Amino acid sequence: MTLPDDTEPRSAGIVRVALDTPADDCFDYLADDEVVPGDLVVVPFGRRSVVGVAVARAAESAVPADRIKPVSARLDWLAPLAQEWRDLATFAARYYQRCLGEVMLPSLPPSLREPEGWPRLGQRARTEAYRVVAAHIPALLESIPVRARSVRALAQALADRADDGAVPEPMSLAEARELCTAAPARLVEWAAAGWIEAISADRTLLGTAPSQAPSVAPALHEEQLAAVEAIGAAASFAPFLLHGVTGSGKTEVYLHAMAQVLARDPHTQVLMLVPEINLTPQLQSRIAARFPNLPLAVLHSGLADQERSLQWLAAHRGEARIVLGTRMAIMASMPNLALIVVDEEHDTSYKQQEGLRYSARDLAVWRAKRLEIPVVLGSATPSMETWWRAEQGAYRKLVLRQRAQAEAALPAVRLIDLNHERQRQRALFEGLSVPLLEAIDARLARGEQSLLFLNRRGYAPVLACDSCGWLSGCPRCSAYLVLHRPERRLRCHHCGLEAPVPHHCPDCGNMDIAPLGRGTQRIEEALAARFPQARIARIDADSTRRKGSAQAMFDEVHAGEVDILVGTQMIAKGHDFQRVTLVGIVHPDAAMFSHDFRAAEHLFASLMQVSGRAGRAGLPGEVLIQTRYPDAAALQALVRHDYDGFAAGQLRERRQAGLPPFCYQVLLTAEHGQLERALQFLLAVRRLADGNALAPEVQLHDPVPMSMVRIANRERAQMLLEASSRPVLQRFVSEWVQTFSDAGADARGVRWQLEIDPLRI
DNA sequence: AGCACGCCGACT
DNA sequence: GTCGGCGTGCTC
Repeated sequence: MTLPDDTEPRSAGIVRVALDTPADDCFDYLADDEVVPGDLVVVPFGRRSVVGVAVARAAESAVPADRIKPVSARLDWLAPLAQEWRDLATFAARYYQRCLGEVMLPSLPPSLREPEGWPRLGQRARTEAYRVVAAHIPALLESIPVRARSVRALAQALADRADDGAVPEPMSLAEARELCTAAPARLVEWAAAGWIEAISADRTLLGTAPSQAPSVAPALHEEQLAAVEAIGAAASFAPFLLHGVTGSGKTEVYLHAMAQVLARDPHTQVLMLVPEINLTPQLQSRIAARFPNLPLAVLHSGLADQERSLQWLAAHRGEARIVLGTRMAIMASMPNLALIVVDEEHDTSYKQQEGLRYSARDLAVWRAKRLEIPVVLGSATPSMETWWRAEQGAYRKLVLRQRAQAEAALPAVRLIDLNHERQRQRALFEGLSVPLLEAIDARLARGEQSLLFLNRRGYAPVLACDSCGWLSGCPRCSAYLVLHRPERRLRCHHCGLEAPVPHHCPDCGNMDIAPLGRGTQRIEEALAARFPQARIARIDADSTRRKGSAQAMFDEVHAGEVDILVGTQMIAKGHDFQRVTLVGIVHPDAAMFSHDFRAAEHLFASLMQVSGRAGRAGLPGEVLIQTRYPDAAALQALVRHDYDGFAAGQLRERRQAGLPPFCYQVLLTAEHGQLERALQFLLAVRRLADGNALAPEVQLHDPVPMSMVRIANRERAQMLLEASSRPVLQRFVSEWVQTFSDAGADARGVRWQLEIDPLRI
């Protein structure tokens, strides 16, 4: 860190700095020529001292000279963030209607975005470097004629440095690499002097032949080969949709495509995005096993601050050749990025639902275009947006029709018509039908596993009074308090309110209050009663609250210590359960009543995904779906394993109704203690649009209360904007937001938020 | 967004 | 007489 001394800066000039504030894109400061675009700087801001990103140099400023303050410090041990990275952030800021710094700073690791974090991180980074280098020196020197004594001395010297934290002149790994190759004997000297600065050792160089055999890549089938070849042949921007059912070997295609790109030269980096944190450990070990010589960095919000910072640094310095992460990783700084993979591209967790509401998948495509590199979007059930682009030829479609293991056939999907069950006077047992119970019985008899999917946690979604009709409503939300029986609590899943379970009706005193409906806890209890000999596990957000417990539970299932697994969405993703031959879908019908036009798409995707858990390893799989709506398009398509037909139907409906992907949407939401005030605000800002030249091309719908109107005593309303052209909508919105954020509608006490390309309406 | 300043109620 | 409520305004 350089601190300006009392003398004049060498060559004072203006530097524009992006700060994490909605006030403005950039703030001007004085700085000498050392500060270049992409540098991280500490600047005085009001009474505070904050970290910012230098984005441009300028000769003069529109701000009066006496108000311009000098930059306090520059992070001198970090290479500036590349133009490409700044372009990505700039695009995201424009597109999502935010200030530049609001995009840039939150995407940096925590210890870099606060001035206090800098010294500690710098220290940690170096310490880490010495440890890693020390650990790798013996292997490195195996191939170089150096006396054993020196090797030991070198490792010792480095280990000592790691502890005393001395900070020598830095040397990049590339420089060190060159010097080592040129004069191996001098390596000892340099390394011992602490000149090799590496956060994670570049094992391609430092580690020679790894002692363990690299895991062997399985042979690819024809379709996989064709896909890998197509991706490998792409020399510029090339968006691919890799469409393949679960088990068709999409991951193998990713790994082979990555291998090709990584083999191109010793610097190329690849970025792989996955939807959820609990997918990363499995995939991480698979990647690490496949590329034992290539440093891998992992980025997700579950990492501790320092760890995350070190991983980020490894990516930023080009040392990590592979970066695996969740949506946040799309903003990772990667100087040699050459391929982006977005696994399960349809997954809604790529869309950030708070703060900057970006879509990591959409940014991935933009970034690939900017860098002129290929991007692979993979899914068994692509989003309608992606599918439509592939249909139009904007994305190249790569299809995997067959399952990777030839003997693993697609599971047989059957609907259990609950109307029919009722006609036959076969009662449900706690929401479980006779055919489903019999199917579980058969699995137990054969020593196979069953998996029951119910996307509703808790014991029952509401508690009801038999005599007066009282329901356990949340006092702060327009939602019911959910009964959590093992915990003996009522909980609101929206605001977090907790209450004890009442023994009698709070309205009429009646003792007969009963849980209505069923969640995973109740299904678990019912299964325990019906199958007393079975080992039952439940995996949902409640049962896995403690850190690491989810992994432990999944391990139990993998180890065959569980006969029946009940769970929510959590069990649908990523896990290859080898002995699961039955998937039961307890209650998909809630989605049938949704007003969201994407409900069918999401239902199909999630049922397809959970169905894919059945019969992965040679054993034939079966999927049973209980429903009162057996004619629903999503269910019928599922029975036929017919994504293409389902998608065609959806697109037809969307086109007729003028919905995405045939139009573009922006949602403005407003909240206030009183609904009326929120609605008034929306009406007022709608009137402000009248003067806008682009307004005729944009449809501004009526403000309406949101379907979940009240959360934590805040009432919410929304207004939908639609246009057939994305640039038109974009331009309109940015002008319009200007008019109502500074001219100001009556916004007192109203909190508003813009969502571009909203997922749920 | 922070973090100030600023002007009105219940406390030692 | 002060601590503190959050309304309004600024940050290069």
